[in-house]
Amino acid sequence: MVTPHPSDFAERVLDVTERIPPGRVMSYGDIAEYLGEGGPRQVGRVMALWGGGVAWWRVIHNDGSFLAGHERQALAHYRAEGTPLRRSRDGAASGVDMRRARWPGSGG
DNA sequence: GTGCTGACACAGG
DNA sequence: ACCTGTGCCAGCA
Repeated sequence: MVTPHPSDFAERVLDVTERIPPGRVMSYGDIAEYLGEGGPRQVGRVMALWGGGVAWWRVIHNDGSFLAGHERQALAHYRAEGTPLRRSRDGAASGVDMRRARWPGSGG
């Protein structure tokens, strides 16, 4: 257990992260905006602390780039969930296709 | 209260 | 596509 106990804000962030359906993703800023509290940095902080207990790969940069240091793991999940990826000319996955993979949050 | 840091976002080169 | 500078909010010493 790396966690004493998540704050209320942290619980909301983790809750939203768990609600993101497979094949979809949300950016840090999106989650903050969706919750209407904190900011991308705060969401990032929560993920850094307790993201290990949720689908952390579904939370990425607004640009769609992977989480540094976990590109390989994230990629494995994306391919398993069928997340729309955007590839470079080399054929290597450079990130997620935010245009199709972004999850508006149950409705949008 | 002040200063530094961080799983970010945006604009410019 | 990559690096730099600035803005933002919260946590810690």
